[in-house]
Amino acid sequence: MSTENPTRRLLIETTAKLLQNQGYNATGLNQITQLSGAPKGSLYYHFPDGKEQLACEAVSHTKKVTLAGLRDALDASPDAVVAVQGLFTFIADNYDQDADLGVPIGIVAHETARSNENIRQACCGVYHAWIGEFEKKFKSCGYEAEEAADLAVVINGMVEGAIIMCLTQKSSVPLRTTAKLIPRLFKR
Amino acid sequence: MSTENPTRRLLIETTAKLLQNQGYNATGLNQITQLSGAPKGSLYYHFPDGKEQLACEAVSHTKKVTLAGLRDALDASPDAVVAVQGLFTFIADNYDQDADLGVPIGIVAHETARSNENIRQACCGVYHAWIGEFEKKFKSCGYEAEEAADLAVVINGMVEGAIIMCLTQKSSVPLRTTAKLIPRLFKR
DNA sequence: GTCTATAGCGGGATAGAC
DNA sequence: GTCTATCCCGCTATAGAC
Repeated sequence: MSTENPTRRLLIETTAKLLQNQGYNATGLNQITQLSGAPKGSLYYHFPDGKEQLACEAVSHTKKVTLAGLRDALDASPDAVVAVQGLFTFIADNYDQDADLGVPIGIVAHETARSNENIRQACCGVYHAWIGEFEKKFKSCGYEAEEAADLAVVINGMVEGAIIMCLTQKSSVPLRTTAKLIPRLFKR
Repeated sequence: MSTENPTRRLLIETTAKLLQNQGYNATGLNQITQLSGAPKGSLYYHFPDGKEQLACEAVSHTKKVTLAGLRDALDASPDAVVAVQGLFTFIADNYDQDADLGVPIGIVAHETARSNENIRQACCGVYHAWIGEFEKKFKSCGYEAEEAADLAVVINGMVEGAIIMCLTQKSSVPLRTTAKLIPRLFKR
């Protein structure tokens, strides 16, 4: 559990990065071992269920990392609108700095939603956590429970939707346009 | 061009369906010929550049089909808010009727944005067309040019974002929640 | 226009030595 | 824990008959 074997950890982190950039189907076990520099023979020792298990743990790892980042972004302002706008511009700035930066789980979620139940559930857990984080923030800003929950789902979708447009158009503009209209959603 | 060879057309339509359900990497040429029932030897005759060309034409085909559907949905009401809400519930109802219904291009767009320039451009054309359709509608409803353009991008993202959450959660709720909050975006 | 056969490669996974 | 060798499969693409 928390006793982390370094090789095991390395494999998970490398897989997480590859999944974010290429998705599940395009990522091979050979590529993972080569890029990681991990002992090639150790993969099936650490992950007896092979690629699927590795992917599930990589998605869970991504969840941990991104959740911390999301929390920080939302804590940056006491105002919900400002905080959410800050998140969008943060992602947009990251994209402009390095267009090859990974999309946390969008590709994998899309690919596996219908074809791999275990990975689907792992991705579902990530969205659940993100949405929960938004919801908590909005409640703490004084929004009613139901409204906070609805806003959380919609905002999370706007992030994912803006990102897929940015990738396809090779531009951070959709993220910035979305940020611009965010205040409207919060008007009562 | 418009002289449509039936075999060629069959291959494109079958590929379009498979790309919508499985994405690019998970779809094999064997699967396409088998499912289509098309003459197996004819694939490289009609598509000398192979899988990539076939995928590009399939995405373009999907663009034509979906654009007509989007136009109909938006024409269903003279009010922009009602029309957009109707679109979301239309997609949600479709999902509830047949959860295996394809996502027009989300999976392919995600997969290929960074790895295949030709397919990326084809997907880009689809988003461009959809956004243009939204924009036209909003302008005709009296919104200023810039506002209509911004709304169009954001709404398009909300569709894509809601869909990926629905797939991952196996539920049409995110689409319906998004529909519920749509009126807020259009308040001035 | 369509068919069959096959080349050539890379994938995931397993066995067994060390 | 790690390594190597290997199996088997499916993939894209091509060649050449019909």
